[in-house]
Amino acid sequence: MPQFHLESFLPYELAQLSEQVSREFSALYRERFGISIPEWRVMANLSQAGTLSVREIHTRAGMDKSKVSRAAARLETAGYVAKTEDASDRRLVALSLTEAGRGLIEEITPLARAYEAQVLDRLGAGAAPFRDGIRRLLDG
Amino acid sequence: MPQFHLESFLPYELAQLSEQVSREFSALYRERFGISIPEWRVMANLSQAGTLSVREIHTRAGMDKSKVSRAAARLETAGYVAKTEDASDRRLVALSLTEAGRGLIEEITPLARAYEAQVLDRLGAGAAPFRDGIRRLLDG
DNA sequence: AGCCTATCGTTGCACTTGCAACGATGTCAA
DNA sequence: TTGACATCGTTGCAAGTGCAACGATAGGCT
Repeated sequence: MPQFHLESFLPYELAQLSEQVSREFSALYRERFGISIPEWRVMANLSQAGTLSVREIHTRAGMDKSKVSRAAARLETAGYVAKTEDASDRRLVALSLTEAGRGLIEEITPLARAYEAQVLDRLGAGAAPFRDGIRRLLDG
Repeated sequence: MPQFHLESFLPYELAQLSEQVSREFSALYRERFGISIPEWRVMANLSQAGTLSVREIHTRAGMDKSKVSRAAARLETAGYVAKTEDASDRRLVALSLTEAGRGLIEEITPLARAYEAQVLDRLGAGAAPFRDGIRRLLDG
């Protein structure tokens, strides 16, 4: 019988953990605000940068550009994001948060911080080396 | 301007890392053997346990049971997995690897170990605490 | 035995996803 | 200026996904 110990296989563990954490966190805002994970990511990027094109979010966040485009379309319909034609390059769409969008970010931010703190608590003293490891792998 | 630092937000980092690692690893077998990530996971579980029902893989691997069912169907068509009716409980489908399936596992296993070693190398001395952190979070 | 409820695996459905192709716009050199 | 090529965001399409509902089977209670 060939054997492969999947549950101690790093890519598998990471996938399990990532899905668990994403699910737990998105549960905090999905039902309450009606936005999905890609939508939240677009908004969080905009909250940080002010104005971004679809392409910039695609690059920053590693999201497919069609994913960004559709998330932005839904967010525009929901009133959280404004889409403007870039004045100096009309191919670009300038995305930015509306007033409602900024309000939503302000509501979610404390939830996000609290959730993150709760996760880090579970790691105790291991939190620092854990985050260190993540960053080292993400850079490579 | 409300701000939220997404790139240092743990759920986001984990999602990025997990996707990167899954993508890198699946590239090693996807094209060569024509199997997807869910299919690989089903096979790896079977290689470990010998025979499992759809429900057991669903529980073990945290995969939706329809996902398991469809992966198993594709793997049966591909000749890697056999589906048998459980003798003592006819509701159950007994999944097991075929000879071809075992051969595939034997080909992928060294690739998996090599990839994992390469990732752990990037972590150096931080590898042990990193894995520790993953396991601690997965248990909770 | 007969019924009631639980559990199994599959399937229908609506939705999301990644990829490729498209029209629109920009850039640059002849 | 014109033409060739690059880049932007959107959309069509096929495939995958989670969820709920389904028929089939099992188990327990009377």
